[in-house]
Amino acid sequence: MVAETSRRDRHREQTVGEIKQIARRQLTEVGTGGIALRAIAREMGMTAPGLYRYYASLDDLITALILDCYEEVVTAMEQARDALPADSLGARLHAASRAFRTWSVGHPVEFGLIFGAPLPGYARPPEGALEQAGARFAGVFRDLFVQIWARRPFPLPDESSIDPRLVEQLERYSARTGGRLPVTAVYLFVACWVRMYGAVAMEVFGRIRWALEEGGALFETELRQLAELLGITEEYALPPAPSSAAGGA
Amino acid sequence: MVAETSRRDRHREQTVGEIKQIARRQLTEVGTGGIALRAIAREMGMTAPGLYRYYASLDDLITALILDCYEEVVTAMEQARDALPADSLGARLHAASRAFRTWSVGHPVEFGLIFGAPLPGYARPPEGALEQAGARFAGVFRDLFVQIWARRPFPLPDESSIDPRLVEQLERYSARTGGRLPVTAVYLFVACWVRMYGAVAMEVFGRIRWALEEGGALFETELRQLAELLGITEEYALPPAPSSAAGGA
DNA sequence: ATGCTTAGTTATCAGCGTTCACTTAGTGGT
DNA sequence: ACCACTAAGTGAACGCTGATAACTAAGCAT
Repeated sequence: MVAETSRRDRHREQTVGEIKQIARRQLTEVGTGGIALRAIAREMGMTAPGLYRYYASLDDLITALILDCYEEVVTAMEQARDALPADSLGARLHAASRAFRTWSVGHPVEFGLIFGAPLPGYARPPEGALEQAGARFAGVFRDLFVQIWARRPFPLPDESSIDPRLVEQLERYSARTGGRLPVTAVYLFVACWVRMYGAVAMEVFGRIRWALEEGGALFETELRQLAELLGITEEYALPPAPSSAAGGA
Repeated sequence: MVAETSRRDRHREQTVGEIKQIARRQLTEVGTGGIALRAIAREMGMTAPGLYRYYASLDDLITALILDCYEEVVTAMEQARDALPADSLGARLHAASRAFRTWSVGHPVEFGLIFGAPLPGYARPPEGALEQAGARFAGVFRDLFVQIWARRPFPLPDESSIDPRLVEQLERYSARTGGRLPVTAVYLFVACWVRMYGAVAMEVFGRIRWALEEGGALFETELRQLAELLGITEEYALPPAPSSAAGGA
């Protein structure tokens, strides 16, 4: 066993990459329903049953694509975060948030895959791989949130203003994830995420066009409000480049 | 021309109703991708091409379903609103909001149809019928918002806290719809809707389950916060029935 | 060189939206 | 009452989809 990767293994990895690459391209071109085994195989110069050597079913391939998308958006957020000094926590949170929106707007179909309505015939795998990827995504925001709180606690809402049932659920969630924050801070975290999700999802799904031509300005305004809640407005600054010029491959 | 509806016309209307009814049932059972002309025809004891006498294409039928869903949710909201005294504006807004969430949670697939990611192969009709239905939906919230403002103006955010580009867009939107509110109030309206949309969409799409078991308590807490913004907290009251027992056919 | 594993093929099945040619049933005019 | 017209519905066909079974060819280790 000199090399773990034989000639055949390397060829296999390359084929898997080609499948996912073509699948991603067709996904963005045709939309969520455009992931078709036969179309992928055709473009690869293969026949459809051959793909079953690499994925047990279409759902398995979709799961792989979703995991890749998680990886992409998380990487984009982490890179944006790490491009700033480690002690500029507020700026880091802003950068990660903007990276989240930029990726989402640039990849609307993939965003729907991760954060939208469940796919028509798709059945989530029971292994928990998707949950793990989701937790990693949430972790980027949560870690920054916790660090900002640890550095300089911000004012928290009164617990009496939170529905008692929600307090219970939040306490369970908090206990599940280590629980170093007061429950009202956990509430604030969830509430902030809901607001950011709402702004981005509405824009990406095109559900805000009845009022606005574009979503970037709304997002920035929302981000500024969230910054106020967390006491990091002094680290708020307009994004380095106009939102439409960002993004990439 | 004694009767506008001949025997054949009545039969046709009945058939259209049966088509939509079966389509709705299959939609809720199988999901968004479950709208299949052949399956509908089979259940009706017909063949698929026969359905083309009633809808020019599958997309046309989907459009009809979406319009029906708009009608349903708007009716639910209006009924909840009108069940309360006309001068209890805050209570009316709360009732309409809760009706919106109740319908959405009870009809997750239909919610995705209206407010989620665009359907895979579906092409929106260019006539503007969907836009009109959407405008009617937004009108329920907007009218209540305007009335509440007219009765007792609530504190508005400073215009300097809003992105100038957003102010421009909001002013255009405001002018388009009559424009009797200051632009900062229009912003508040949009921001409130984004927050409510976020909370409901996350719950309906199951994207909050990593933290919470259920979404009703979060929604109530969010609703209470929005009530504070609009100065109608004294009209806030817990919903008449537990949120899980509501809903219906 | 032999034997096992993997990659990929063809053939086939059931289901999908859509079109075309055709039959049947209902409607209005004379 | 009859005739012409229209709408409703059928059956066959085309090309697309995911999936399975049986089979061939290539890679690899012993």
